[in-house]
Amino acid sequence: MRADFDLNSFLPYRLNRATEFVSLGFAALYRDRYGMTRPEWRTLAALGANSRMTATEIGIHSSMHKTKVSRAVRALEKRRWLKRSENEADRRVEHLELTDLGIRHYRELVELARGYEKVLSGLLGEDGLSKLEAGLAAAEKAIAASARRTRGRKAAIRGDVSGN
Amino acid sequence: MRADFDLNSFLPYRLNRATEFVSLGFAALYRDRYGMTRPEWRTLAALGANSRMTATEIGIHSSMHKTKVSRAVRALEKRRWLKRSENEADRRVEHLELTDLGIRHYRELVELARGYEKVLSGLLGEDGLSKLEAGLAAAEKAIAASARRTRGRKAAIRGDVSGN
DNA sequence: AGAAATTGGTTACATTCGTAACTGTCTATT
DNA sequence: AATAGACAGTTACGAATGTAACCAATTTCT
Repeated sequence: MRADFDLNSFLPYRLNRATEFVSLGFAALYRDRYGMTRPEWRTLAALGANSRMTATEIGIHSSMHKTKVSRAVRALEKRRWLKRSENEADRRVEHLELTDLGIRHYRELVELARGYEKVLSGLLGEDGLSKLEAGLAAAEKAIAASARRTRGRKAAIRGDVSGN
Repeated sequence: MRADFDLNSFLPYRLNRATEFVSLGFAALYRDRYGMTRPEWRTLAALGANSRMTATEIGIHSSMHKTKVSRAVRALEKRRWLKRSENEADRRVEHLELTDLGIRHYRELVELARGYEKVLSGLLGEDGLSKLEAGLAAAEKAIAASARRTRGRKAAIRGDVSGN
């Protein structure tokens, strides 16, 4: 029972390293380009794809904590990239929708993301990329299973994946 | 040129999800158990494995920003898990070393980490785990290559992998 | 119908983090 | 030897987060 332990071979740490490597580059891109934070651009992405959602739905879709969503929505609203509209049936909820301006920026951002994916596949190589995706697919299966298990017990989806 | 885009298939996001899933569980473990933050436990791990390092070395070894290291060192010092000693030859640097108490806690933490690895491999399955590791190995190769490239240009290792 | 519990969303507060500025020490250049 | 630059480490400060408390609207229970 050796007490020796190499952090660099510890799975959570290795994953963290890879994630940050992959994420930071892209984060820098849209931060420099649009002064946008990650919650903001995730919100934009969610609304761009689904066109009309409530804040809670965005949180579930993008695995963000509700305060993050709230703040991101407010920021995007200030830029006039999205507008709120109220629901007559249930006046607690707000429907959120991109404005034309927001849609334009969404499209730009999608292009940016696609470009970045090309950069990544260049860095990783076609082979490395497919290996990584296979590994991720396996992990995602486990995550889904674990989520199912949790949901049964606690009706939870409380989560934030903390991608800030 | 479709404007459609699914965040959930975007590599940085997928990696982020997997990382948080894998990391949060362990983070909760040692936070609840020892009230320790991630930089603290990483510092502990680095010193446990190498027994005598400077703060800068810890930063390089564990990819943490120097302010993080500084704070973690101070916290561990307050717990009397490590002690500083000065270097006569160069009085800017401080040698850091675990105390006996620190070593004991290091060993516990290592056991905790090993146990968690078992949990993970149970969740992922032997097959999923090896796939993920293969993918990570590929990513790490790319990271190393990219770091080499950068180092040439800018003498950099400025990094923080931001695993907080 | 009315009290209690739930839900959508926002806000206050404490914590954590990174950037940049700063101190003290060493090295290189002159 | 003296000055400028580089480097180890700390600290002040602003930005970003998460927890928890909160408000208002709605549903559930009795």
